[in-house]
Amino acid sequence: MSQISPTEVKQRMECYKEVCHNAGVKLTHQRLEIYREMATTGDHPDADIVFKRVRKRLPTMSLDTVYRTLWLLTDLGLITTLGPSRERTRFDANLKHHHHFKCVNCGLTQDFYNDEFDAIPIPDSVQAIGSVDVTRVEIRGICHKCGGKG
Amino acid sequence: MSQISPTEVKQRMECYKEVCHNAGVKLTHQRLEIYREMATTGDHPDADIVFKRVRKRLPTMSLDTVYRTLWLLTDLGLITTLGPSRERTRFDANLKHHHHFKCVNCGLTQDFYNDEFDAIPIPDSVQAIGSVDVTRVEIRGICHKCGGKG
DNA sequence: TTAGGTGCAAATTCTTTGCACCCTG
DNA sequence: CAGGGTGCAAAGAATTTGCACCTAA
Repeated sequence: MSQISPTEVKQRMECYKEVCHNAGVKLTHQRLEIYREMATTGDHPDADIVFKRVRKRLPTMSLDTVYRTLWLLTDLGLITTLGPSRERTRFDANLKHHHHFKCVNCGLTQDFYNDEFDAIPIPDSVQAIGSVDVTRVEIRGICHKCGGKG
Repeated sequence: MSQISPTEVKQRMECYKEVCHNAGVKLTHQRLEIYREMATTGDHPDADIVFKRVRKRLPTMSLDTVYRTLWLLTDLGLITTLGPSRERTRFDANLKHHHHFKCVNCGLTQDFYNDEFDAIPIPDSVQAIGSVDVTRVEIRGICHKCGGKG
């Protein structure tokens, strides 16, 4: 579990408090500890893992508060989700090396091909983590259908 | 919903039959229709959507068969999942522009930074789909911890 | 003070499983 | 014909929600 530097954590906590204040959201003990947990560790836990970790410090914490808070933080833009958020598993029959454009508004995920992307050189920092299998680029944006309206 | 060309579909169906045969997996009517649905449309449906579509042609189809078949096809390498497969939603408190290395074996997802990735030029084919917000690179591979063993 | 937040438990939603019958190879 | 595959229904997980009490602002 990669730890975030104390300086960075402090910065994140400040940012968190400011965003909550601006949004008119109360700074409860529970929320503080949940966000602190997220800000302190660099891994990408699911709700249950956050719950178990925070509970050590706050034994009265309940799982549903963790869920509610995690989605609140997401809505506030303080954290993001890995992969599809609030969606079920989706399947893809395209076995060719391809990349995805994902509309953050409607969820449309469209394949596209690009030789340059396929040929992106792998940086040394990644070699340090493990051996590379596939490189996939995900572009997030707004599709024309959604962009036209709002 | 982007349609796949008939030639490509035919190719995929052939590939499907061959893989099933080699794996000693039976070619049932249900599996054929589920795979055909996946091979024909270029969108990335979830299990329930596949179920509803296939049911129009095969009214006796049941949702649990769709699930079983989708995972079977995934295990056979005929389809893949978008984002985390068989995992819950994970959260990320890192708001800096970063990329992910994901170990396909243990699920470890580690952040890394790379200026070159951040600066990748967006191809025209993507401009045609929509406006770009963020570009994120996901590298899939085996982390050193898993690589050493098996 | 008071509106929003929490904990509990129950409800939902999504996915998996046990079992008897069916069909492919 | 045999063993895997399917449909049904029921179980299991994961996540959300209703409600009464609590607490930050």
